[in-house]
Amino acid sequence: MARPREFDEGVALQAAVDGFWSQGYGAASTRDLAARMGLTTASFYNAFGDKRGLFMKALDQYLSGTLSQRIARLDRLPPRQAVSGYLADVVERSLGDPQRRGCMLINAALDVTAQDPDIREEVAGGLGEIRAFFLRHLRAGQADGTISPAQPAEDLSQLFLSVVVAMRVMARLHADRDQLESMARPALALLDPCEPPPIP
Amino acid sequence: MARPREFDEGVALQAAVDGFWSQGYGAASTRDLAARMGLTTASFYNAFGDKRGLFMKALDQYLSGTLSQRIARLDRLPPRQAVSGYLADVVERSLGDPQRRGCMLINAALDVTAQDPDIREEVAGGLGEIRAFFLRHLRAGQADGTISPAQPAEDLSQLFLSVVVAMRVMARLHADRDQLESMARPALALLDPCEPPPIP
DNA sequence: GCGGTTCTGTATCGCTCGCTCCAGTTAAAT
DNA sequence: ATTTAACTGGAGCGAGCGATACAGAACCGC
Repeated sequence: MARPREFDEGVALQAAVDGFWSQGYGAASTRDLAARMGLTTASFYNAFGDKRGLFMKALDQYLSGTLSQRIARLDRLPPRQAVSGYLADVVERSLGDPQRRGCMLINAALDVTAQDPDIREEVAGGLGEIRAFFLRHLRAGQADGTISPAQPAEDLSQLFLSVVVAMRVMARLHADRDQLESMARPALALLDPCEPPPIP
Repeated sequence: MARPREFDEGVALQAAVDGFWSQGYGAASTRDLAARMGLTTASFYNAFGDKRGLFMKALDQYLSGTLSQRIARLDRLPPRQAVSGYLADVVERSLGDPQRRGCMLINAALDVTAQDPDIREEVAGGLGEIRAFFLRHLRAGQADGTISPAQPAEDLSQLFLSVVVAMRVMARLHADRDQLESMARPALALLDPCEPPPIP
């Protein structure tokens, strides 16, 4: 019916994700983003509406890509390994990124965008997925006896979400491996059936 | 020697803290800030140098004011109450702020300012103070037997810092009391000497 | 091949940004 | 009373912002 696009929307959107991820919403200018995406200003606005619309699509892409893939991969492990594997994954990804960009979702939570109700809901939904992942496996582990039932799974899932959030924040401040892992250790200790205090 | 200031630097600085706190570094314009502070542009730059300089002074003010006061107040409690009191305090402050601004220090950690090494160091230092508070009281509690020695105090202090950070992030997303408190519960459970699993 | 529709490229628009400049004012020091 | 240094008020700098306008190019259905 008309002239087709000369660019791949998915590829362009991933470039937008990278732009927002490393610079944040406010600091990423439309010119910068369009250049990263290989688009002219006209194509940029034609295809994605405006900056806010692009950000929401980029957030979608991040959630359905990076995040969902990680969850799907870990979902195939036994409950306990899934939980500890998620934390280990966050540590490795945090330390592996030389730019220390943290997590786009959590960066967005503290960005000015958080004052936008739609974006805030999407961010909260993304964090909800992470919590649901933990909750699912904590319940399964408590059911099959590999995880201590001393604490309610609901509370534990919130604690593990806390650790993930805090790891991502600390990662942006260039925390080292030891700092990140020492956050995870006591949380994981809660999964073990309790041991008697050590006898000297 | 010359004409004195017509404004109080401390009052103006506190207004700057409020401005940066609720809008973030990037979104707070110098015009906005100057207006909040009751200064003209000239006085603004005359007294505080530039925007970055003002932000660092505002961060200092926040650390030596809001944060240090809280720590000093809680330092006078017994170790265990100090630890749980800090968390309770964060919950109340988070829920009590209708704007849900979270914590200026932690907001700054994810702001673009985190790419500025000086600011990053100051933020990391502020979080270090929080961690040191927890570490101090956890050690004291383990020494006097009111806190379980099952986990190293270093690790526990990092976990409590995690909970604080995550609470502040979740607070910006309008989390409710139950969400915030369910983060704290399992962390506080780690302080108890372990109980045998419940017998049905 | 031709009409119709959507693309692309470029040149802006109006606005706000951080910051500077300077004439005019004020008050302590002499 | 005069000097002098710092402060005040406000106009305005260049740059960058998000977004738009419009001409021409490219492609599909006919």
